[in-house]
Amino acid sequence: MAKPVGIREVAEAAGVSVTTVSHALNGKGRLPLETRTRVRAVAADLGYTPRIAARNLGGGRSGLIGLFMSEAEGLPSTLSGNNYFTELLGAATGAALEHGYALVLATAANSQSEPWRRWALDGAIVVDPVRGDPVLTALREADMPLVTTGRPTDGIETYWVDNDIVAGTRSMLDHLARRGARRIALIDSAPIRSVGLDLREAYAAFCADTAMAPMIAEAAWDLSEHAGFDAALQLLERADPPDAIYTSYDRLALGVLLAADASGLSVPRDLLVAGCTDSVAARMSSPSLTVLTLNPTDVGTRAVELLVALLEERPAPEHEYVATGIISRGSTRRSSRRGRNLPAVGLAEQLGELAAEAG
Amino acid sequence: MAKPVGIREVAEAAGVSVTTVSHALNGKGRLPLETRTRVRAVAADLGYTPRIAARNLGGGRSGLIGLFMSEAEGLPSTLSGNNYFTELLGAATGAALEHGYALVLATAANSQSEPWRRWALDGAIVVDPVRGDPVLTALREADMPLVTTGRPTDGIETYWVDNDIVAGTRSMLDHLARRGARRIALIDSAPIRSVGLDLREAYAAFCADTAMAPMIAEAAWDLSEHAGFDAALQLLERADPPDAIYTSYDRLALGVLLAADASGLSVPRDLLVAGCTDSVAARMSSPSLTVLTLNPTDVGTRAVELLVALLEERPAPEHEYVATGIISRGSTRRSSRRGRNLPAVGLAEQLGELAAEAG
DNA sequence: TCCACAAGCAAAAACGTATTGCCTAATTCC
DNA sequence: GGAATTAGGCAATACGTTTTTGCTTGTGGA
Repeated sequence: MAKPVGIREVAEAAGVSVTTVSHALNGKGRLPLETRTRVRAVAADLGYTPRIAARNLGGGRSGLIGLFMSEAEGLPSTLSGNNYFTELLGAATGAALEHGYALVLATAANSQSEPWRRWALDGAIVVDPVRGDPVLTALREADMPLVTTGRPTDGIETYWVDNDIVAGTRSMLDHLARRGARRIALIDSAPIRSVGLDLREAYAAFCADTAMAPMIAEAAWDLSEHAGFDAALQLLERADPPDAIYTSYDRLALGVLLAADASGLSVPRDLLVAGCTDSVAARMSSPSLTVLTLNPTDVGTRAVELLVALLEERPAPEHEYVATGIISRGSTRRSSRRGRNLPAVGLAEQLGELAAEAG
Repeated sequence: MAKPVGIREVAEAAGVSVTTVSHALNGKGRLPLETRTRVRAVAADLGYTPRIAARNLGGGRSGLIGLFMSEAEGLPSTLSGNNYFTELLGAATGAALEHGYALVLATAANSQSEPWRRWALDGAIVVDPVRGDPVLTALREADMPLVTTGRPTDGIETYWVDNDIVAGTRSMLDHLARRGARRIALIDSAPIRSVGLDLREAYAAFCADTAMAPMIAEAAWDLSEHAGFDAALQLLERADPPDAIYTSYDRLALGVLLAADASGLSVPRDLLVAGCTDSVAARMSSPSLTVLTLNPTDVGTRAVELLVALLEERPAPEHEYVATGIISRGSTRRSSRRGRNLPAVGLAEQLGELAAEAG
């Protein structure tokens, strides 16, 4: 067990003082370039890594970014079965490490213990904050540098990275209309995040523009297939049922597919279905599901980079939008001649998409 | 901006020295119970939270646990579309916070920077280490308390939490045999993790026991539906095609479903299909997919608790097994009378399962 | 020639906690 | 009743880095 190499060892090896080493490595002080490079070389040679804990003690940076999953009371874990969040998390982790930071995971459930206190986080990312999220206000009060994905809905001003949900929703509704839909219904849960509010806003605007009567069914908060199923049945049993359903989450849309099946309706012949957020399940359902992807990878990366820029006091945009995109699949395909849903069609498409991904 | 309350403030408020406060809060030293409780009350009253960085400086614990996703060269992120890992991660996060630790995410990609150095991690969890994983050996050399999920395959001795893959696989193969399968093929990628080795071992044993000729197709490492599709076609084009296929990952099995479709085979009438690890996609495919669930939630929780026990020097089992379970769904359902795959059957089942989950 | 100033570096303080050793008073043991 | 022990608590110190202060040497201008 060799003694871990600290700044002292570097100083000794380079024949200078610890001060000089610190200055050389951090670009502070007034040192001739020669000394700077020499010290750096020695440090690298010895495999020196500053201990963040020590640096942090003196008021410096901890190199830790908290990633908070905002959760509402009684909701299941954001993470569970949530492809959007998973992708976002993976991208954020990579981006953080790339900039010399590490991601610390935290949930609202344990926010009472105030992790930012214990671990002296440099900054925090709150993913899709729900209305009245105590974590968000607590972080704000603690003056924690803060970036949210999705906008806070409480009038709290933060830096954020968001999708242009209004535009994206509009494009999806247009997509459905182009495919022949005349009565498009919306399924979502009670809006407690900015994404939900934007969705309703866009839907209302679309209805106004096209003189279409709004049809909204509210899904249970757990956002499961079950919730989508129930909400869809509610819509399909109306006297004037919709001919297309758009949902705010892909798992809801998968439930809609089941409900259509149960109601003896064929998708896409009798009913067009589309969801928001992409996932393996959306690709593999039958028929495969047309979705509005929110590009969670980009959202996660941009959020981290925005926060890091903030921390390092580089100029950064207060707000940033990430593009959405429509992935058109079987559930909104124009009906085939034979009027039935050909599995083979879905198959070819699925494999085509997979190949495109691989390539 | 009030001055953050430190141990000094608590000491002053309680009318004792900082030493006494430290001892009272950490259960060290010799103090009468009365003093202990009083100091604790004062600390709680002031909202005191020890700063981990400072504690860590004196050789104490950082309260940070590294969670490393072991990845092989050229493989896509473990996280992407991987329900197993996602569930594990969520559970691990919660368990860690419950014990006063926080999870730090790290990937193999950036392991060169040796995060455990920078952030002084107390311990690490490596998820399903691949053979020759440099992270694992580096952590081992740094004497980092270590728990892996799945066993290391390099002869490295660590604490681990694992599924009994051998027994689980056997039960699944039995399940398929009971459903009438006589020629069960296996699809997996080249075994670079303990789970793969166990799977092959169990398969080989099953073949020996039942005098069944082994049929193994190797899938591409990306473990996508595409990989499963290719491997399945390879099997189905044989002169003696299998009547059941078991895959080492659910997304591979989803690819098998597509391949069966493309080959004009009906699942489960002509071919039984089962996968390993559960997911939303497995539940929502058509037919829904029978899987061997590895209960990732338990694996994650147990791994954290084992590591925490290690760190706190409580007695802990070196190795621990988490139960697997067969979730029987449409893809291994005994063919219905009418000999075709009724969507309604899959539907009822899916919703039943969802209801059971909700209840 | 002397002073002001810059450059280069060393010494020391500060950060907040845990730990070690020591001191006093109280108790127990002969 | 004296000595030994124990309980209770405090002061001092260590941890590794950054930052502040200050010292020395050299250099230019007055």
